[in-house]
Amino acid sequence: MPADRAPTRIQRKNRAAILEAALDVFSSHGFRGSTVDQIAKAAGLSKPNLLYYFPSKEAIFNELMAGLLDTWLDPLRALDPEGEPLEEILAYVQRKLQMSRDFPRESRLYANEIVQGAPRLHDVIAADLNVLVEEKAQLLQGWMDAGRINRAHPKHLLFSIWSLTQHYADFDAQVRTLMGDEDPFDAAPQYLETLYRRMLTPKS
Amino acid sequence: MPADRAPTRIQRKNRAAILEAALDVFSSHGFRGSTVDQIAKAAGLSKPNLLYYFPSKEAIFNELMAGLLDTWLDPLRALDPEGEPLEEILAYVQRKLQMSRDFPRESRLYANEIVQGAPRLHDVIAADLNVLVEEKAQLLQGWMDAGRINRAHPKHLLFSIWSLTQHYADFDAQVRTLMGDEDPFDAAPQYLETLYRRMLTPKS
DNA sequence: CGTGAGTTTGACCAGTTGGTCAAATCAAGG
DNA sequence: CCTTGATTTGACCAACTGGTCAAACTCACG
Repeated sequence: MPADRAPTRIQRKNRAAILEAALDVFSSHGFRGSTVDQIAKAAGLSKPNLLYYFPSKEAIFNELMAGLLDTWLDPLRALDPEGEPLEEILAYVQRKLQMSRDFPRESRLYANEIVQGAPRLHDVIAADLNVLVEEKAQLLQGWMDAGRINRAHPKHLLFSIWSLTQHYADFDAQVRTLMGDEDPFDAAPQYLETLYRRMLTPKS
Repeated sequence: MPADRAPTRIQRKNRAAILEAALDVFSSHGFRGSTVDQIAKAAGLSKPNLLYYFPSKEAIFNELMAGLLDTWLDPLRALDPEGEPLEEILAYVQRKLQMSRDFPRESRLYANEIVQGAPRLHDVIAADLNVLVEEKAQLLQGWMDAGRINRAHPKHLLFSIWSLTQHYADFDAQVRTLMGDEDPFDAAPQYLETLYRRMLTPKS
């Protein structure tokens, strides 16, 4: 294992290559379905060499997950109590949709984990995520009470945003097959904007 | 392996037990993450005994998938060109939501497969599902052209229905953690009805 | 160019896994 | 109750997998 000192050039390069390869492999085969050998080969290293940089397969996975969750929740954190409610929500939807397009592997990695019961994530969800969701649900409820957007169950509203946006990353294989030549991300922004605008615009 | 004759009482019972157990195990660990031993134990059989009824792990999985897909698409097939458009769509949404509540394992099994790129399902999706979706997208487009529901990209409309309803099964672990005591399925039907009603009800 | 820390590798190990097989056990009809 | 086919099992195997280790190699730096 590399010493506790500042990482050398080689260390930085190889650790980055491993995490990049691991994201690729884990996101398309799940934790259990991925082998250390696969990841090593994808990173251009031998298995023992990879294990020189990370103590175990699980350590790679955990580091990947830790890094992921933070960026994953940034768009929600950015929901601004001071902004115009409908525009804030629509912007959140679009930001989330962009993440599905630009970081589909991250989305699938997360999906893989949750679908299988979130065995390695349960604590994080119950703690950090729960607090954030509770806060933002309050915010949405406040906007609704003030008549600035239509009423709807705030948490279900958040779920629907996650669901609709991440669907384009998580079910990419299905969506693309059914869309043929058309790029799903051409019409998706418009579709989701229309959906949430119609749903939330308060009756004049 | 059982002969090609009519299945005995024991054969019927054990094959059913195996498929039931396999649904449980596959849906919560994925194909690669499940072991034959796990399935056998869950079915109350020894591993060699299980392999007396199915030639391989993959054979179990395939039989499960084949049976699944048909029932999975039934609600969409039931979308009736003769019915009242908005009510037809709302009924479809509710039927799909009920399936997520009553058959979450089936939903997760399917999700697991698609998230990982649908390696074993690509052909089926490209063939059967594609035809059905093409047909129903036409139907929706017709309703929009006739001004009976609001305009929206028909395929994205279908994707959104799948996404929103299956989310409650596939992301159950996350949804339940964030909802606390409240059963997600209490408010979900109302939420989705409101969403699609607001979105699709034509401006008078 | 020498040297010591950092890096890489082939050989290896123990546990797991999908699957086989011959022998043992069971069930049902004659 | 006895025979025959259906069912079950313990022992076993080969391939794979996560991980170890000592030896070899490389590289930066004095």
